[in-house]
Amino acid sequence: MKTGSRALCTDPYWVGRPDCSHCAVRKSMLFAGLPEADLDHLLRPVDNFRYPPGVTIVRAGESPRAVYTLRRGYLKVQQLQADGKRRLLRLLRAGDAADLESLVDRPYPHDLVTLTEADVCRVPAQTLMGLANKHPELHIAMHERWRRGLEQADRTMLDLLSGEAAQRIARLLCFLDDFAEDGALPRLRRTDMAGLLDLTIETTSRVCRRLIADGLLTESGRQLRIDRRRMEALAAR
Amino acid sequence: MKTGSRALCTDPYWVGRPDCSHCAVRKSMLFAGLPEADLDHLLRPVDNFRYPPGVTIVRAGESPRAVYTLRRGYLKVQQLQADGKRRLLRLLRAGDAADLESLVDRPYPHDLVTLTEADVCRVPAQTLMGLANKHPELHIAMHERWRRGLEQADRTMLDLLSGEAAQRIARLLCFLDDFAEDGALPRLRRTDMAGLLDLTIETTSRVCRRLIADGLLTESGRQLRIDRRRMEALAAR
DNA sequence: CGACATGTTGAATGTCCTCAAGGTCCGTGG
DNA sequence: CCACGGACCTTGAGGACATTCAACATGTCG
Repeated sequence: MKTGSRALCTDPYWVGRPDCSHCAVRKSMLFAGLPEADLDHLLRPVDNFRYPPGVTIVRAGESPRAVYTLRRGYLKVQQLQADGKRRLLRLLRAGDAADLESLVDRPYPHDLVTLTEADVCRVPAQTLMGLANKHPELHIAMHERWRRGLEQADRTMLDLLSGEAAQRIARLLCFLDDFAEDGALPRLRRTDMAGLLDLTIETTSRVCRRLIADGLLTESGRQLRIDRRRMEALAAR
Repeated sequence: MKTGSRALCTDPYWVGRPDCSHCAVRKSMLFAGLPEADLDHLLRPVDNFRYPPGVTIVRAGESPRAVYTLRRGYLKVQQLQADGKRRLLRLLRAGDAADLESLVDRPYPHDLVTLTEADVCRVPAQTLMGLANKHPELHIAMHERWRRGLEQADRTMLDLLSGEAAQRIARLLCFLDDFAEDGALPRLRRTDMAGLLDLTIETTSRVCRRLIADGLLTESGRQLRIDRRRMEALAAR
């Protein structure tokens, strides 16, 4: 095993060097479309980690000089506000990338925290840029990741940060329902809902309780279920 | 003069093909750092426009398949909400780029409207990508434009869309003060302030009036001036 | 000067926040 | 097995704040 970029192998979450050419979700990942021949050799500096829920992967201000891509699970992108409140800026799911700021030599501006168990690959920015200059389609893939981030930021501003509390929560629940293509929508805590919607925990709790009472929402164990039709009607108002 | 991409020359705002190698603000533009030899030949399909305030350059959903770069003035990125309200997502200033979505073949998701008089270049996505594949530094420049957009979206969520009305307005005014490096900070209308901060026009008016009464803000003609120190103190709370 | 967009002001209403007190769930250790 | 602690959630009462609706003022441009 190499040292250098492998210094992290004391990291308890470190899994090893991923086998990118057999990655189960490669089609949705950054390296989709690249010829396999290049992958094995050039992606040697890539590391793979598996984290339990609630682990901070990167802290705001750190410069890991690497892009993280998410193979499985959900991540929270969060930041402390000046007044000390923890705000959630967006959620990442399988196929998304984080810390694209490394590509332009900027420290990561947010905290990156696992929401569920998560399987993450760490690609040094230098590796990525080197590979991209040989394979321009990789640049396109990176532009697409930027676009997704911005799209979600814009949707958050328009849908989740305006309107009344009940509407915001309804929109968030519909969003989570879409967001989890495979049906396993992440069960957010009240704190995280509140942090994403800029509401207090108390208001969030009150509204959720009312949704449950009215049969729009079911919380069983760590599963969420919604009455999609009625929830959308509430979200739309 | 060519036809094809020059079909727009009936556009009253069309100025002509820009002379990129002598662009006064080239250092801050996308093509900073490219060898001049390439520019003249390859940037032939680029068009230059000059718009008065209040002109819609691109409508949400259109696919101009081009990236717009702003040489002078300010642009509003706005969108109609489901409830019919006009919301402002961000402001662009000289050096920024819009419609980067064209790079990944997506229609532009927002309206793009001039706030002040503006000088805009229109670069077909194909031209840009072709050039970028020869000159990887151009990809970096595009990554940087994406980053700026996302950074501003994040700051908007944290600073402009939370807290009390007076704080939001104070933060916006400080932001505008930074934003306009050359001192010519764009004089937003009440409607635009309200649309950016998700407040009503009435609330915005009331708060601004109070700021003026307290001497934190001066509105003279189309100039704004703020008492930076006291405004920051208000913004921080 | 007149017309129309933009900005201002007031009073009443509703929503969300604050503060405070309890409740539930779950893992740990006696 | 049960008691305990801690994290998370729930509920209530009171008050602060932005919104709504309506009327009026100001400014700007022909």
